[in-house]
Amino acid sequence: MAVTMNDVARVAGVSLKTVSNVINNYEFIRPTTKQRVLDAIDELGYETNLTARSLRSGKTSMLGLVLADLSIPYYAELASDIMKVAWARGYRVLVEQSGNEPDHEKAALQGQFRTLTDGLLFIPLALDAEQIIAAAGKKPLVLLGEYVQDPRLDMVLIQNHRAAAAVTTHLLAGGRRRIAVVGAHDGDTTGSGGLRLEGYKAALADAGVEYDPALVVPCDWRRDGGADAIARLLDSGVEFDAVFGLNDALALGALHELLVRGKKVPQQVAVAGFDDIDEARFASPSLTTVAPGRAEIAERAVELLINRIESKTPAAKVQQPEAAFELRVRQSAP
Amino acid sequence: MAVTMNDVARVAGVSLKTVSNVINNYEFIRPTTKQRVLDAIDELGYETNLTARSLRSGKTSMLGLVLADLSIPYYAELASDIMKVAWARGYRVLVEQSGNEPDHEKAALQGQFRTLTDGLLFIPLALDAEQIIAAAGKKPLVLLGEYVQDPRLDMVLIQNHRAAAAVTTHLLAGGRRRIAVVGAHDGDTTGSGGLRLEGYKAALADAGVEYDPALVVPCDWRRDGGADAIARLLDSGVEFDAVFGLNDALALGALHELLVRGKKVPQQVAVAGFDDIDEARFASPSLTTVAPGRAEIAERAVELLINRIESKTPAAKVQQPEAAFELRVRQSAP
DNA sequence: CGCCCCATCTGCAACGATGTATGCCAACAG
DNA sequence: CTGTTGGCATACATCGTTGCAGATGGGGCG
Repeated sequence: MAVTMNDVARVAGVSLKTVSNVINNYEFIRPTTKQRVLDAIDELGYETNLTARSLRSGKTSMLGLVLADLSIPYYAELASDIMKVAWARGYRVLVEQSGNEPDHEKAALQGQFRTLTDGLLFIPLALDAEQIIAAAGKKPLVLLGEYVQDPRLDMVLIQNHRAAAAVTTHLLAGGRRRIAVVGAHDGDTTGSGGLRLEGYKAALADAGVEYDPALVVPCDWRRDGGADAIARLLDSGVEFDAVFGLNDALALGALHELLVRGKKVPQQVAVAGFDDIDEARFASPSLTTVAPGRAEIAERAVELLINRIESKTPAAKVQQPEAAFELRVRQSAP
Repeated sequence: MAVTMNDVARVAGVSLKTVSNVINNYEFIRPTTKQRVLDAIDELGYETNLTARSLRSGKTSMLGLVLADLSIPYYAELASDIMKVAWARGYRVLVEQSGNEPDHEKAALQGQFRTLTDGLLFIPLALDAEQIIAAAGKKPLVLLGEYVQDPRLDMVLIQNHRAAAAVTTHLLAGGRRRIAVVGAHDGDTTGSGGLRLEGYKAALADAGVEYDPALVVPCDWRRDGGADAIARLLDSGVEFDAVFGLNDALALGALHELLVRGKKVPQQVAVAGFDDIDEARFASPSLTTVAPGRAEIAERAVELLINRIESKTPAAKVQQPEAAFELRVRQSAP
């Protein structure tokens, strides 16, 4: 049987409520009384029952975080940052893996899961804005990334368009003219893939280079997806002198496949990615990529969510802060 | 205000307890009554309050998972697996990052955090068995890995010794005789590092190759640690024709540094790691390593913990299942 | 000297669910 | 016609905590 406030109260010779007051740092307690209570707590090894506290107070001090899968480095690193920021603000994080499936995402938005958290950080991949709004309950919700964009939802934005343009411009500056894009469908304009593709196109246009749909190869945003895509591209005979992987994982998969096929990187083909995961720095050759401001995203998202949770007037205007990005030039595309 | 069972009961025209019975699939309920309740639930959008349920039932259906940091791929991948297994068994996972600090680890073992979980999965890095036993409360606890070994504690074992020996034997079979070990101190015999080092020594002895302490380089178990270590080793002038990184991250860091320094891998120096993280397969050259049976570890650990939690007689004998390992030969050490 | 104030402490009710004990009624046996 | 059985539903107490509304009692002030 666990030790309760009642036990502490009995040992300290005060009322249960006084114990509660000590624990919650109520102002008007005689120092001697306070000490007696603290001693009793120590003696009995009392631990506040957070479940009971939550029930009574209506707050769980937990944030939900829904993402596709922790085995994907970008999400893992982001989750790590988010947990640290949340921890510093007195919140824990309950992670839910959606596996990129609409049903899971919907379940995470609605389900009982929500009753365990005060608010939700959500990286949507499968649902669109309408579905999210329809499924979301009344608790605070902050979206991450830019897969979904909608003026009605709080979210932290990544500068997909501008950052992708910056990468492309860098590749063009290196003299590349046939830049393959791996990870999008020709014609995509929404979602992270579409927005990054648009940035790529804009940079090409700026430089007066013609856009060739044959250079756009769709694939899963994973290492093996990138490898497959490059294999297909090479087999198809389309010429290219650079690869822009729409995230680092697939850029690294592409890089791997290029090397396997005997291409020299960056001499014959330059490679660039997006995300700046830790691994990018240690790839061989190291990967040129763009850092979307992960730490800042984590910081802003948690802060925004906690402000919503703790605000007395949650009806404030929708907020959509934007994280700063930074190009990281490395060996794969100097 | 949230919808409660009371509201549902009022709308359905039954007692609160009947609603509870419907939700918990109590056997003897007239189908018509049940339907009325379910309709009311639907109409009101009722969600069971898990906090209240936990308080009353004393179970939270959450498992704690304490690890160093999610940004380390091995932990992230393991966490992902654990969450999937736990989810399938009806449990959620609350992750806590210890940052490899003793105080954090201790706090995670004791703190209020424990009141939120039914049991704990713990990957100890900083605490030893005594400290763990002293700090652990009464709730079920299962350790992962082999940093700590003790007959009094439930844990899932990794075959550090045998797996490390297998890697070493493989390198020896490839004709290497000067195999540097990165990530341990000469003389370590405990913890993952020590056990793997012992396996390395045993394999050398089996092959009749002399052990040279100068080849053992300590470093942090991260990419940059491995890179630093190799830099130091090269600068020191010690000759070596292979590197055994005691985990993949540092093996990849080492690989990176070798390539930067112009060494040909595997022609001049072979490289092998330990963990088989996803990244190993896509490194260039791809990394030879040993898979410690991550999926099996996750499976066994969760199962063991849940059995302890749900068992009526938790005093059963200490269990220490061992996961099977597998050597994965790739380009870096063919 | 009496009254009010305020620091300090207390008791009760409630958060939303579940376990236990029990009530009620129909059907059936004796 | 009474007693028993068993399906079905209910009331009440309870989990451990916090919010609210007092209760207490010593000191300052008129």
